[in-house]
Amino acid sequence: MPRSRGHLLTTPPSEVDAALVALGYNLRTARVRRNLTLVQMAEALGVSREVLGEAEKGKASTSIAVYAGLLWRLGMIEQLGELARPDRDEEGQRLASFREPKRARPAGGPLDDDF
Amino acid sequence: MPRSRGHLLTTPPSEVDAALVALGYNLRTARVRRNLTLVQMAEALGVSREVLGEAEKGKASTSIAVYAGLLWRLGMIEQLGELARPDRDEEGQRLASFREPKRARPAGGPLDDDF
DNA sequence: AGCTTATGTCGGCTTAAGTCGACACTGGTT
DNA sequence: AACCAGTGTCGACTTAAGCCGACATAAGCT
Repeated sequence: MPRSRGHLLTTPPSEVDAALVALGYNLRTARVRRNLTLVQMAEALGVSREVLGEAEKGKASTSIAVYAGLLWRLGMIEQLGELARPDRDEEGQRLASFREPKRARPAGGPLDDDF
Repeated sequence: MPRSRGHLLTTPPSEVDAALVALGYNLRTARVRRNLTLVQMAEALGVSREVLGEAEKGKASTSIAVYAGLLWRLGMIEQLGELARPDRDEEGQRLASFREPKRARPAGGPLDDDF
């Protein structure tokens, strides 16, 4: 992976970390409620039970496939595709009312981003 | 990573793949609307611009940190922690009305899961 | 309490994720 | 239509993600 510089993957912003921990907790809760063991999950998804345990702890460097697989087995995979939906992105819609390109514009005015 | 067996990470279920592609598209749309380039994103997050491009295409084996980082920079990180929330998990709540353990139960009746 | 099973952890191993530099392509601007 | 900048892709390299087997601990059932 990275050549050893530690940023996003090693020490994510606290908000990111918090969100991942929350997600992991939610996944674990949903799994336990359904009375599924990590081993059963691992078999169903074709991954080792260790990575599932790590995902439920919110490990940031775990591939999204693992998280998505859990959501899938739990019958919640649609929720993933709802994330960041353009039609719910108010900030984005405001900006899109001006221009809606396929790329970020090369140069131009000082109108760059939020905050 | 895996010893070469191809399941979740290499060829995820189509629903998982679809959800990831949708997510990637949403992320790209939000980024472009904000007029941010991949390079700017990469600098802000401390990752290479390649992985960001791959994430926007919905690559399953990319770490969730990358996806989460994008959400974070776009001001949508909270949405991640909302995924699979127990209080919105109707199926889970139904089951939890019977028992709410910390682990899946060892043995017991043939009552295992949904469908 | 005792038994059973789920989950945590450790170490070694293999493979691929992520980085970096360079070049090609493509879309937006003037 | 020419130019410039954003994005796609390739190849080589470094590092760690995920696997596996085994053992330790903790939680649930009787």
